[in-house]
Amino acid sequence: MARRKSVKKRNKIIESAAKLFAQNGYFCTSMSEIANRAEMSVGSLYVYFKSKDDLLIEIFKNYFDELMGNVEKIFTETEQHPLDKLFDGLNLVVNTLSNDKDMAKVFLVELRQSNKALESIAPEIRDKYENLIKNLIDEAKEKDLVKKNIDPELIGLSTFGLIESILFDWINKGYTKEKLLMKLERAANYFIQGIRK
Amino acid sequence: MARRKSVKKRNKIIESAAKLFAQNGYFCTSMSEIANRAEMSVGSLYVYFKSKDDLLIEIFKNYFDELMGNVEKIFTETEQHPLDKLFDGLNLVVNTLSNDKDMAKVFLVELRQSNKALESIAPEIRDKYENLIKNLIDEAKEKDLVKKNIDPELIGLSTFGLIESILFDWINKGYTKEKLLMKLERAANYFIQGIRK
Amino acid sequence: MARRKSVKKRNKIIESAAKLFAQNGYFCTSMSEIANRAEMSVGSLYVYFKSKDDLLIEIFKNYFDELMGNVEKIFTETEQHPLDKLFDGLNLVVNTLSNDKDMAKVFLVELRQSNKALESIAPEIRDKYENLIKNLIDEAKEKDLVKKNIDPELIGLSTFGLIESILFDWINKGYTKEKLLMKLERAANYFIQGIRK
Amino acid sequence: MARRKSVKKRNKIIESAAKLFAQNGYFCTSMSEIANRAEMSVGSLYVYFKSKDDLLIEIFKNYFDELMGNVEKIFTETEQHPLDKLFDGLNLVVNTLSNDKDMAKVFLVELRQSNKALESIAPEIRDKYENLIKNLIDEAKEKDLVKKNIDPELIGLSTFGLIESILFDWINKGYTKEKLLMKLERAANYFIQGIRK
DNA sequence: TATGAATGAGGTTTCATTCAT
DNA sequence: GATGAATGAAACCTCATTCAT
Repeated sequence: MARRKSVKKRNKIIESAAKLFAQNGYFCTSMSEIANRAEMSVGSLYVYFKSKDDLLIEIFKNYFDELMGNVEKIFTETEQHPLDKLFDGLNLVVNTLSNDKDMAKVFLVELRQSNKALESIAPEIRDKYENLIKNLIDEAKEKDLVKKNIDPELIGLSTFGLIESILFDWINKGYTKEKLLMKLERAANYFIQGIRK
Repeated sequence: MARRKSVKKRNKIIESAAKLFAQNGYFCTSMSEIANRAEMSVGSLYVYFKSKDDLLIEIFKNYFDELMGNVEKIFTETEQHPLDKLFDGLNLVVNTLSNDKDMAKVFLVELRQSNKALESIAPEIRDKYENLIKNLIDEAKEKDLVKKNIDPELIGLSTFGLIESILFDWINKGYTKEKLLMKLERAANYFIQGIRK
Repeated sequence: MARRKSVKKRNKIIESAAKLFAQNGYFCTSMSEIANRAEMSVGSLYVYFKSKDDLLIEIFKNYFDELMGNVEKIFTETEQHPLDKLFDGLNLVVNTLSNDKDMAKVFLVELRQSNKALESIAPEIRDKYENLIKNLIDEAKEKDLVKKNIDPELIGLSTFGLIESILFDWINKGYTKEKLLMKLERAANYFIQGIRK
Repeated sequence: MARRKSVKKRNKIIESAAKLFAQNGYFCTSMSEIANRAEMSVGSLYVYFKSKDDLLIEIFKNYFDELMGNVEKIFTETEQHPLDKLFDGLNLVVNTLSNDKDMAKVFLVELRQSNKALESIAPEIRDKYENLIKNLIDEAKEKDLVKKNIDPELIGLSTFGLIESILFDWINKGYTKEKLLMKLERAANYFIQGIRK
């Protein structure tokens, strides 16, 4: 029961911090502002997270692990053309982030601000994502479903870039979720057609 | 005539700041560190730039305007298939940035740190670049050289994402310029094939 | 309950700042000098006051409200000839300030230094004081105790000037409290005789 | 001829500085702002004045000496009842300052800001003025035109306070010159009636 | 005489983190 | 666990003054 309360508080901190990081940036958000918004004392933040950097990193891990788990499910547990899986995966990521603009902005922008985070987490995230895709493409190559000279690592890279670019545009221009998803669909189609056999 | 603001000194500041911003990030670089590296006093920085924010912004303007000018030349002054122009343009950008890793990192990462910069400059840069591409694609559509349902704006977005992604990977992993250019070539090819008629 | 903001500490800051403002002037006193004299860290000053300006303003409010409260008591709670009340009020003000030369100097000189303070507080102080006197004179007029053509607002102004001038002279020349009070008595008498019926 | 130009420049500096000191205060006005307004370089300021402090002091001397010279003329060169001379003197001072609100504000407020100025000049000004009045009152006493127990020094003080107070009020509230002079006339009358035999 | 770039000392303020309560 | 006052290091920036031109 005490545990429960504790998780709730931790989540409230994460939520508050994500909101503020997204709004004002990592360096322009102070611990006391976070405490304020989370309706607790500065001291309490340090009960749950050992530093501001740590707080940022934990925000990601929490969110990202769940997201990637779901993508993995699509990639491994469904029976489809691999390029359709790829399409569905892209959709899932963008769809999920489109429900939480704050988190999206943190992912795209703020993660790059903390040196520690940038160095320790960002590559990890990219690697994990790119690996998932690489495996998918390797599978497609084995089944002879894509052009021969395709470089799987590069596909990972490119799709990552695609997602980032489209989300960043959405964050800046602020159109509807529907338009965002439509843009993604089209862009993904061009790209996938470029590699499909 | 008294001493005039020297271009040399101004450039030394820009160079020093870019190096440090790239190395340690915008917020983790202090004006006094910049002054140190530029071998002048802190006060002198403020003779040439009116704030730290301004310094970051000026770094961009300087570099970016020249780069974009060259891309524009390719797009408007050469006679080629528009998609080949697009290819050459991508190559020019990556090629140029690959010669100055510091500047590349500043472009990709640090620009997003300063709120002022992010809000005032980043969109401007994106817009300018995306517009160049949009015009190119429009031209290609008129000449019936690309698939019919192509969305020019989206192509702009996607190529921007492509460049960012590949450069970011390079910055993180640190391979040779040659490998970087090779990766770009391949990725660009997939993409362009996806839209070419 | 954690440590609460201590009134003692706040007062120590006020005392130290008043001393230094009086000695060296508002602009020539640094926050770190104040912290030094108050035997605490610079950061602590900002726990109690949100800026240097604010510190100056708070010094006044504290001191002035009490002083004016006492003057008001004389004016409203005693039964005397209104001009005698006026005389007693002048005496109280000068008497009180004569016990704290630092505060007197801050009142007369430093208040005018901070733009914020000058614009927001100084007029408020003057208005409050001049109003008290205005009411007193109005009362005296009703009772037909002063000359007919007396302008109450002007009396307020003039007595304020009288007090300022005499205190300023004392601060500059540094004679004894007794002499100061004697001067005030005489000057006040000339003035009051000028308006008494 | 060269001399002429030089005086003109010096005056332009004084004028500019007075304006800015009055507008923003002594400490909040920078030498480069003064140079700006005077349409010359910072270096030039230092050709004519040896420091910022010195500039403030010189502003006064210039203005004040002329003003006091005129008051002295009234006091010594005209044949009137001494209290009428006093009245005329007060009028002259206020009248003159009312034509140059900037200078008035500098006199009343900014003079107190520079330590050097406050310590060296302010007392000198007060002394000079108070002495003029003292002599006048002494003369009046000899001729048995004022009450017996009048303290000449105190009259000096009081009239100085009167002027300051009324000018300060005018500066803050900003009414017309006519109203200002009317207020002075009345206030001076009360006061003079208090001491006239 | 006139200039204005250069300086460096010093100012105010912020803030992540600690720790006594 | 929870609090928030206390800290001190460091940040950005200003500015009177100097001096080479």
